[in-house]
Amino acid sequence: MENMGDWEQKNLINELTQGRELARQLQGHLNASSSSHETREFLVQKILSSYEKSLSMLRWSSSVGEPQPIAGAVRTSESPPSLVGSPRSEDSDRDIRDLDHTSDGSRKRKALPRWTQQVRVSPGMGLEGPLDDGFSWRKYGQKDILNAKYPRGYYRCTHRHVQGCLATKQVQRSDEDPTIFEITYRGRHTCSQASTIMAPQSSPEVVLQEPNNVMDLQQLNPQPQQQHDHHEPLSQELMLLNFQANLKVQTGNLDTHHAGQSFPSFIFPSSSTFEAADHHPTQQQAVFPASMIDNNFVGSYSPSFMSPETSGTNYFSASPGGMNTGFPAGQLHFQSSESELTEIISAATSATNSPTVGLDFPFGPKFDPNFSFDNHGFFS
DNA sequence: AGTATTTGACCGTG
DNA sequence: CACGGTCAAATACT
Repeated sequence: MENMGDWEQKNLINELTQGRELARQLQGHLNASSSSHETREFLVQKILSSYEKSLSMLRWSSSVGEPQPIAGAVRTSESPPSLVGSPRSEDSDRDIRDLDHTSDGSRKRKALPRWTQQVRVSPGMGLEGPLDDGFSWRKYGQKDILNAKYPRGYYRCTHRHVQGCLATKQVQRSDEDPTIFEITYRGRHTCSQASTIMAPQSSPEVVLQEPNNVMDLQQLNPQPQQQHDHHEPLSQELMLLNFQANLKVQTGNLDTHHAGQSFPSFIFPSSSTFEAADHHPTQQQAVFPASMIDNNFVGSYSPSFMSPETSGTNYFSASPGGMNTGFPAGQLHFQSSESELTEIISAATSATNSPTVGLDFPFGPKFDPNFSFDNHGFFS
């Protein structure tokens, strides 16, 4: 627990620091008459996510024992606006069955930690709650559930086969309140979902971030209106904001730790020990810049949001500390019919994966061959 | 080409 | 043997 604890703590500090930074930004926007309502809303959203994340981390750290499944489902209610906590009749709680009965004597499916989170999409302004957990998910199935009105989507980490990451999640749209999605996570990520890493803070490099964010946004906003940035001042603004926010925090983090380093050091585990899944989930000892680690990476408290039926997910924005927050607020405003809502969500959710972040790292040459950043999706 | 998503078959549990 | 979870072939996107 030493290492882990360390990270946890760093990440936590990181997250909180970011939250503070965001709050400051918001403060600034409050005075500036130029900022739009959406922008502020966006910041609030990020701040909330930051809190959420911090809380999640705390929850985890206390249960990271590992061997013990503990797995009580942690249901996190999202969204400031009341409700959402509505306990569902059926399966609501009873997720504490993670033990594997080894009727055959052999241990197999280890009891994976499992927890759920409810994310709500608010009709009023936009998406609420963590929208993206920064992980790349791949949909592998969908099923109609007995009493559920909407089908349940099954997702697994995109890097399952490359890195043996066993994390999966299910997304179930709430029956009565279609704006709520219940996301159940299982297993922690062991993959190095890098991505968000980022960028060196050296002035020149920084620029790299921009394109990325822009890309993300565009992909996430393949919706109606904004098609082309041209006439969407709002989205533009948000993009910049998003960008800015990320950058700021980022540098902030980095600075905090190493004042003027040119680039954080990366050390990846040379072997992806999956197979070892049976044992302790993760063990990765990659050393990432705090900003990255905190994305979870190893810690997977990862709140997130997924699209309900159809649609997959993946993508991750480039945000240092609060990646889940790094959500393009572009299509934040929608408030129409459900069908439409769904569509939007899908769009947002299915944001790409491959083209994700395209960053060029300075350390091209020296990299552990085994490391599998590899696959697509990493660098665009 | 290389991927991601869709979907019905398949399979293990309760 | 129904339900819920996965697989995998077919299909859709890039």
